Amino acid sequence: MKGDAVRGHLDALLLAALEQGPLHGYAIITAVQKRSGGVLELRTGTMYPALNRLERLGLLRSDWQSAGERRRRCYELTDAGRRALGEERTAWRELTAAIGAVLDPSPAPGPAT
Amino acid sequence: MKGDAVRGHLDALLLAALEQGPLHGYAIITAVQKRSGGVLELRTGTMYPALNRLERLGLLRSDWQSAGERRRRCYELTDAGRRALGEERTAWRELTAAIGAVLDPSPAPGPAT
DNA sequence: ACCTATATGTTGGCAGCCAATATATAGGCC
DNA sequence: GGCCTATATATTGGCTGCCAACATATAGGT
Repeated sequence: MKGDAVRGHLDALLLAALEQGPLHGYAIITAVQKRSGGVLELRTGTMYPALNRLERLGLLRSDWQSAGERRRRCYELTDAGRRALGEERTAWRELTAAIGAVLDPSPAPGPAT
Repeated sequence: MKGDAVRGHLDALLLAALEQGPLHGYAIITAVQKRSGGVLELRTGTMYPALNRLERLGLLRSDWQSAGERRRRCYELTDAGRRALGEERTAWRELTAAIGAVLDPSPAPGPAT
């Protein structure tokens, strides 16, 4: 997969990864990788700042889990995050429909043919 | 549609627009706009340099039509351009499948259930 | 002692798109 | 004649958002 593949859809991927329940950053990377069949690999330099940004926007909340184990920052969706995910899904469907229609145009139905 | 919507897929759109036959730049803009249901609007500052680049890469060839009419630069696909379009289509399907799988994960089928 | 996996982050760079601007012809309208 | 819009092509400068590289730390295997 060429670079910049997820450009413009990173937020959607992160929000979707957290939909089924809280995860920490490293687990998000592996979850996205697994769900995409190994195609999508989030970079730490891309993801961590993005998670921070989404938290500042109120779409995620995080808490540190340091007990016994290694320290982990666990993220979960807020209500606003769930709404944002819905909007991201809609935008994604619109975009794929639009680009798909250009890439594979359905033959224009002629009048009475 | 938010900005940068076509990011990373501009070449695919241009090649696809030229698949059914030669067009000049302005006609490509209107064709893409129409095919996408008005969603995608190519900017001149984006498209013309891209067309130039694709021609330098040997994926398009162009000729000026200045007879009588306004001058127009008409582009058409080369054989390499047709092959590139096929590759762009494949890449697009892979990308949409991968992102789609993350956005709308199908429930993992348990063994023998 | 060393490597790998786990885990989180920062910094600098740059590709690729956009807005704004420039130019030119043709046709309609007042 | 003067103005606006559509047609038609092109360049410039700027910014967004991702990436590679680096930095740090613990735990477990060999």
